[in-house]
Amino acid sequence: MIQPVPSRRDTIADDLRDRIATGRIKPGERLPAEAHLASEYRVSTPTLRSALAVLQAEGLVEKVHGKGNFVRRPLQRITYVGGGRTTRDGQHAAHAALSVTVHTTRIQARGHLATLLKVSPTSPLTEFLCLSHEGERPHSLTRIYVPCDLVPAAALRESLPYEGVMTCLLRLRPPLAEVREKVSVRLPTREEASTLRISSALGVLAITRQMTDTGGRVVEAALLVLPGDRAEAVFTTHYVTDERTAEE
Amino acid sequence: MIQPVPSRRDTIADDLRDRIATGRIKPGERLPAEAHLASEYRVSTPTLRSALAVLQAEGLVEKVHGKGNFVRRPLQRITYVGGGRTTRDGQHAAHAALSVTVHTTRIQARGHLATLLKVSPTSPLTEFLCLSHEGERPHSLTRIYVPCDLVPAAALRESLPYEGVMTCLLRLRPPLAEVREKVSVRLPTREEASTLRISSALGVLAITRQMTDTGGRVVEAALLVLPGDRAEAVFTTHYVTDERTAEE
DNA sequence: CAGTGGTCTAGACCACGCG
DNA sequence: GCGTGGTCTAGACCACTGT
Repeated sequence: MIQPVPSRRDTIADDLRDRIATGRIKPGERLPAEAHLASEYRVSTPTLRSALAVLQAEGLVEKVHGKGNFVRRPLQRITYVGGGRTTRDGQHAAHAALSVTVHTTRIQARGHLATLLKVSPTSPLTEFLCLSHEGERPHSLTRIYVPCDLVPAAALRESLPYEGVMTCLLRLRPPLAEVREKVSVRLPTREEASTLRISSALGVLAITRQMTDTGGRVVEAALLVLPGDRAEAVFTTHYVTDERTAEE
Repeated sequence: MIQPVPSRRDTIADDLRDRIATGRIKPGERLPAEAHLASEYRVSTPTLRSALAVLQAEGLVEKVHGKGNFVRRPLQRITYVGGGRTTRDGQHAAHAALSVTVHTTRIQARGHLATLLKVSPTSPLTEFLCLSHEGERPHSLTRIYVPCDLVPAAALRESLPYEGVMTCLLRLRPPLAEVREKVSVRLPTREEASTLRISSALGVLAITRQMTDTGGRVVEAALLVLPGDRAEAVFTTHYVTDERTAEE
């Protein structure tokens, strides 16, 4: 492992991290203004801001435009549970109150979406755009795509609450044979960054989920976007037999 | 979804992305120098660099210090296959030649590691630090931790090639009952960034893997770091019965 | 050596939140 | 209006790569 020279950014980030860890700045508290910190560390504001970006990416600090930088209270992590066992709230372990708003649209499959759902382009789909909030804070963004014939008419009424829509979907869905989830890191799009109120410079956890029924048909595809500074995805695989008997 | 004003960074990133997509700049080719692009777009170099960071995070462009920015050839993605079915090369689908170097160390469990392996602190562990290269390019970093009594003496000889070590480990390992993988995004540490030759401003995919045998003992814990601009993790869950019968 | 990207400066100006 | 963070400028200087 190579040991590079610590940059000013890293030095400042380390020092601030220590101030938080030792309780000199407490959870929920506001940090001194960026201009103040910059003069304290005798660096320019861009440099100080890049140090804050490190702590932000670690989930230690949260920036709020116009208000300041705040030490995040712990245990506000978002956990996505993989395996598609439950579809409640796109698999978030909802400890606090989560409110979800859904926008339902009929669209045509095209490009990547057609591939994912294994349908021909222009084939009709229903898109559920789910935005969940934890109190005031945006939490996650989920786009669920389902072939139209698997969507009951009742679910299309926009007035239905989120739970109702999902229950409808689950009832109509054939038994699943396989759930396939791809996890990657990318920067948020402009829309995602401002919708989720996250920095457009910080990565998001992007999860693509594909659910296939026993007939080999893709009954649902979902694109999830979780803020990278507080999200993690957990996947558990159980073995009933020796793992070396499995195919590869 | 909120529609913000596109920043200069986004405008430039969009334009460059288009130049790559339409083949005006071809895979493998070098982009014009940053100073040149900056004057072309009439922005300052930091602004131009932040636009390049977007493309870099998308995996379209690769920066090489002292040489330039290059359009990445496609299909150089790193795929981590979850579920722990195979331990060959830490689950990378190795299309090109992958060379892996291993450093074996005996350490004591402490802190997070003791929790992960469910052993008491100071309990002896063997660390396998695996750095894999794809040709000249660093590829991924894996730290595997195994309780010492599960490691055959032969595996500790540093002269053993990577394959030999892993085969030894697999032979001694009891049948697995569960593999649990946590995926998250974080910034690389200074060491990781320079070892993997990635920007310290771009997120990495961090995977924590915990393997438990049928007796409930954790037989292996692994920390994987994959460059966020190239990597994705795939998890596949198969159902033999209806998914709604499964426990939560 | 020349050319490239990497880090940093010391500001300017704009957008947001709150009184 | 004032204080906050967000974006951007027009450079300087250092580090890496190749000749």
